[in-house]
Amino acid sequence: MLKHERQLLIQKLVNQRGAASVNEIGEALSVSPMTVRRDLEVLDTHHALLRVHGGAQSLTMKALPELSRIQKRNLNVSEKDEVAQIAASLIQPGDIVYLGPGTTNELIAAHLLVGDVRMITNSLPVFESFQERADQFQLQLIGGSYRARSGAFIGSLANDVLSHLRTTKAFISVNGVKDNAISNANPEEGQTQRIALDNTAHRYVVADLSKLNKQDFYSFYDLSQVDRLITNPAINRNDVATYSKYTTVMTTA
Amino acid sequence: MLKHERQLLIQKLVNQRGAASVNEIGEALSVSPMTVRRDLEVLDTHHALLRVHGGAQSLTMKALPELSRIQKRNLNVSEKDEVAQIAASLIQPGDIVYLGPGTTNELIAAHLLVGDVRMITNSLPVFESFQERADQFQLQLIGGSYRARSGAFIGSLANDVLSHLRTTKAFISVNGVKDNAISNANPEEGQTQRIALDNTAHRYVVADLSKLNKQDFYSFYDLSQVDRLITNPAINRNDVATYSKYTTVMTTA
DNA sequence: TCATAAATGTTCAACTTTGTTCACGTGCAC
DNA sequence: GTGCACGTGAACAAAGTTGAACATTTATGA
Repeated sequence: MLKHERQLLIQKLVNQRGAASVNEIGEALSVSPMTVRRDLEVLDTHHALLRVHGGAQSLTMKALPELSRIQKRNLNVSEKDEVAQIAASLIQPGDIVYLGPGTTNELIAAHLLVGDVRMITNSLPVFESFQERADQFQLQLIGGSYRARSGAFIGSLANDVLSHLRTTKAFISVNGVKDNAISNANPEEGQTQRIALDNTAHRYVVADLSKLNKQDFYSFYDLSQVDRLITNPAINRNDVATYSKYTTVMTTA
Repeated sequence: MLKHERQLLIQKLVNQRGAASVNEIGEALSVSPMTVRRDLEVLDTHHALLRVHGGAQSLTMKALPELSRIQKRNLNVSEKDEVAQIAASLIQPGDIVYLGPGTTNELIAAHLLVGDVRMITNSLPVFESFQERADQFQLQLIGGSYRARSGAFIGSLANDVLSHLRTTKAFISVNGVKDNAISNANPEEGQTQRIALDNTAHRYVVADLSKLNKQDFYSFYDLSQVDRLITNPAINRNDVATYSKYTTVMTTA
């Protein structure tokens, strides 16, 4: 058997079984463990598999996402994380969901338990947060010009595409909620957000408590048009009460 | 038996079996191993098969396992780099450039010296290769459904957007160039490539030498419609000469 | 923490494959 | 016939591949 041929067989074997030990491979192909080790080293440098102590592991099988999610949940549950968890609980099978840019939306992927959901976003970090679970969701990124500060794609290209898409739910993360208006720092990004809100059935504004009663540079939507304002429990509930006249306020409390 | 006749038989044998050793071939054709070696050397320089220690291996795509993007990136790095350098030299200030997915296109950023260029791509790796130089270029990513294997955004969303954009130059990286057709592995990705080619003023096909005379699953464009085929210098120029009747072939030689 | 076993990398010798060189034979032109 | 070009196979030195021995590192459990 040719060396290269043998290496292909090893790669195939490891991919089939997810992982294999050096001795297993050696027996299967009737070569010494030393030869297997040398082959594994070559295959590893070619990124055909992952060399681990005792054998090798397939790179195509992503075996660990569940663990990392549980780990994440047990780790410091921040305020943003609480808000993301509420948002995730609103998503149901069959939904077509738009997620805007923002760190809170990046956390939704970790909390989303249901499948059969179509996710649409114009945020590269949000997109990446879903990527390792690409097999469980239909995932679409809205392209356009890139704004590095927020990781969002904006501009006419993004707006054009968004204006042709109808979603069932849109989650918009904002910098400020004040006087019946929601706002953020960048006009172009705000325009894109507005288009997303205009083309969805259910509008959810996501904002941790620190954003309430703040106003940022560009106001882009009317709070009364929003279905729900999702925020976390107030130590002082006055802020939340202020906004409940415009919309339903959801908190973890 | 004529020498040429025998070499064709060897090529056929290797393609049928995926791989064959020098001794196997020698026995099958009743010639000495030395003769087989000399034949294999000729066939290898003509890219009819791949010479490996102990024998030879078929180059037909079905015989090889599907390679991941990372594996591909490590393949023929210097050759791809040469090709990328030629491509970069064709880009001028004022151009609106489309770069398709492909490891060769990922290398263009590093070689691009001029500014005032608008870059449009549907490939996340290509996009990332330009990101650190975002201040020097206008950079736009075409979104859509994501194909993890190639890092490309495809599907109707991507096609819609692309069909509305007019570029001055498009660089398309392909898996195969054969019989006046260019091809790659994925039909959806091929469709997106075709749209990009349909909407540009200057069409450049980028392919290192290993792609010539290969055919992959999905043919998506006519080579005669292409302005230039960019490849690297052949040790044996026969392959390149074959394609120069359809298009201008550029090499580093 | 330490002891123990398992796995690893290094080195070397045996073996295989390779390329170089040369000799031989065939076919063809003169 | 002679000379020449060419393809072929054999001999041999060089290079590559393999498996075993052994020292080192890593994992695991007491």
